[in-house]
Amino acid sequence: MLREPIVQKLISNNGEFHSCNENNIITDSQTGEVICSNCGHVLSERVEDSDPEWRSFSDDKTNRRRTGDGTSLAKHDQGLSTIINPINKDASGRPLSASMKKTLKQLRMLDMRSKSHASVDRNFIRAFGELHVLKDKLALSNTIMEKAAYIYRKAAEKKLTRGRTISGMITAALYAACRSTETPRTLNDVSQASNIKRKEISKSYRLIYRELDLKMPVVNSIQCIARISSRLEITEKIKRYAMEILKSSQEHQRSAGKDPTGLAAAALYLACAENGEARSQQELADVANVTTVTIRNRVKSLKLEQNIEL
DNA sequence: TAAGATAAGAGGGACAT
DNA sequence: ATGTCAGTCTTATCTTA
Repeated sequence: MLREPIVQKLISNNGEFHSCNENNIITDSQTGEVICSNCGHVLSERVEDSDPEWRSFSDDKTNRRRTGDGTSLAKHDQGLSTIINPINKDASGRPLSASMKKTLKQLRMLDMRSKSHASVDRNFIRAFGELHVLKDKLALSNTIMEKAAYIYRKAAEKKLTRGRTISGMITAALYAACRSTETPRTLNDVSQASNIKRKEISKSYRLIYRELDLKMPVVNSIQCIARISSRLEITEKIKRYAMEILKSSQEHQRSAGKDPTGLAAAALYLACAENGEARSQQELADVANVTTVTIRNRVKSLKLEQNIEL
């Protein structure tokens, strides 16, 4: 399939032009996201095109589709179902005998019933139905949805869904998919969208994470700086300064076990204050999704270990 | 109004039983 | 499997500059 050059596509994607040098734009081969390697700005998610081709390969111009729908893990049968041809003709076009017609009718009925009546399939149908709803509510890409469906299938395979609600598990799978692709959706986000308690999702998520041996990218507080500051228009100089603070903090092993977002927010708070562009704790707390108390606590310990006087 | 202090409560990891 | 413990983060309220 022919595609537009990727750079052109991503810049026009959300209508805004990104100021990063194009030389810095890289594609994360794992997540499919197109990001700026300099500042971490996510420019676009590459969306796999699974729609049918739109070119005609026959003389019949009214039917331009030569394929069915694309395959998808997020369909209970992966979009690859087959049905027995409903026309009662044999291969050479002659009508079938009455007895053969009757046999075929029975076969068709059995075939239809078996498709959605296997309990695993029924489970998938419900789960993926909810998945599509969630995908819309959370504005997620098809790539993520496919990943969530894959994780859910694996979980079902391992019988992890036993004794747990379908909604809870598919939500947890979706959250896991977000985590593994570094798509910023919090437990609170998915909890709100799915009307399932945060606690239940997080329990199921950890179960999935453990049992399936999922490799989650380690959230690095230094990466968080880019994400937070991009929403606050913080200068490059201050960003660098905040990164320095975090680096030395990591070297001293003081940052283990702390929420990386809170840590990054605190470092930025200090960096801003020291460079005469003070931001309020509330401002930082809002964009970083932590509380001012957390920022204060991190600031306090950062100050102690860095000997920063303000 | 922003920043700091304090307390109560939740959730999860480590460890022992 | 279950309980305890220390440490973290959140929510809420009050005080301070």
